[in-house]
Amino acid sequence: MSQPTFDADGITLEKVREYVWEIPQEGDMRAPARVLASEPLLEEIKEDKTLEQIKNTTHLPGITKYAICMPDGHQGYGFPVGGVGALDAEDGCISPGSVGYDINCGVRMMRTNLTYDELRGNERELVDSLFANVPSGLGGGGIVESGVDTVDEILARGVDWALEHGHAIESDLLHCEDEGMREGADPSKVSQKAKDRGKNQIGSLGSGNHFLEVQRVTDVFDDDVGEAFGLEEDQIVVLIHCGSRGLGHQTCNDYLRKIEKQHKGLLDRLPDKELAAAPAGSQLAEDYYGAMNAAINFAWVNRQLIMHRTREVFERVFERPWEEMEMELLYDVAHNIAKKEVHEVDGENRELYVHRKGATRAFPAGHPEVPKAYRDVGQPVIIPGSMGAGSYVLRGGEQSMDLTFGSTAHGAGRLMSRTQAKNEYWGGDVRDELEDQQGIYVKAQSGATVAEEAPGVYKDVDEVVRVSDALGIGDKVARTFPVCNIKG
DNA sequence: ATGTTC
Repeated sequence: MSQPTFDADGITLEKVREYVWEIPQEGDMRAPARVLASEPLLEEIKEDKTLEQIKNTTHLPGITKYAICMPDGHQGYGFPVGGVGALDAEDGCISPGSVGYDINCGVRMMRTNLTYDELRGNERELVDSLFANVPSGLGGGGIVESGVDTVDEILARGVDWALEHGHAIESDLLHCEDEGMREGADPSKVSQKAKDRGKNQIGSLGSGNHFLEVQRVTDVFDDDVGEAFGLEEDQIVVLIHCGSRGLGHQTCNDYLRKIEKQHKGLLDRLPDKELAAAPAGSQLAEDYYGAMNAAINFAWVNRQLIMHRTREVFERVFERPWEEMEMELLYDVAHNIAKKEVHEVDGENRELYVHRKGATRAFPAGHPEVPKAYRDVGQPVIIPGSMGAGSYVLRGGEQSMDLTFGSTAHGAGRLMSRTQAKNEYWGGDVRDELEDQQGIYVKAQSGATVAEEAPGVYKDVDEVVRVSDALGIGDKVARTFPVCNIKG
């Protein structure tokens, strides 16, 4: 008896087991592709170029085991958003196109000890004060504006720079991947132009889907892990979603241009030029890795400065020291990176460039890279939903190392393009509806951005998380619901 | 995502 299949306009997926679908290797594919999704999600995923794109990624040299599309997968630049590709770090490649333009776009969650009842009535003042004090939108400056010397230090030292300059406390570093400082960052590989773009954007949200949201915890599904994460029902938390701004964008652009010149042979063999890659071991691969790691540090500092500024805003609104409100970083996760990691493949340990594009590292309990505070339960995974839907906190699941190179989904995933969204929605109406019907206060620089980010343009985050939990790659810990949101 | 069109 043959396995059930799913036909998606020319691409046939074979069901491996519940929520695991495979596009078999054929032609020039170097490995199969896997899609981790329920059938309702697959019906949405097949509507754009996601499946074609995940198939294309299997042409990258050194692709190991299989390319993976997460349940929130959607069409991206070359590599699908919600994609994981592990490429051999010795004889494979690193792909700037696959990491994408927003290097270390990611989210962090900060706890407070405030309850929703204590916050009630202050929503308007809070959202206005956050909006006034956290730079957002295109242009608009940063919390720190300085010369490229400062940018160089940030690129090299990450959050350690923020600690020295009074924008962080020690425990912030301990609750960030790599303690907020990526090894192998090489500021000299980041162009002057990228640094110039970044120097006035240190501590700024940016635009698009980036936001700062005050939320309340509505559910804790796992009491033990919830306790380890310091989460309980009705508690107020803050979620910050942003990336490396113009600096990361320029860095991606710079290296795509270099690949066109220096590795055209490899580029021409790829089915999609947007997957542009540099061969492992080449000078350009090393240079990109140094530059990308530096941009990762920049994004961490960006989120750190915004978080620290948020503490100061809460101090003014609630008239007490932020320490008293126990405003501590839960964790910071990167959604767009490549990282050298050692994974067991067919009983052998191999060094791989794990590309996670719109995907989150989800290391399980016991993994040495999980911070000590969470080592017994697994790393926190933060999954933002849309403005109207709220978000999830998961923990890295036991199956993640076997199934997904220690990864899970990163969000709800878009259902329609930004252009389409602006045709369907009007920003002012979306904002009014969120406030009147759900009591969610939204303040944005641009109405167009609100339309582009209307709750209806996103997949059902509940379904995405249900699949992650069922597969055991990221387990449900808590759910949050928006109180107020600022964006670009 | 993005000095929103190299």
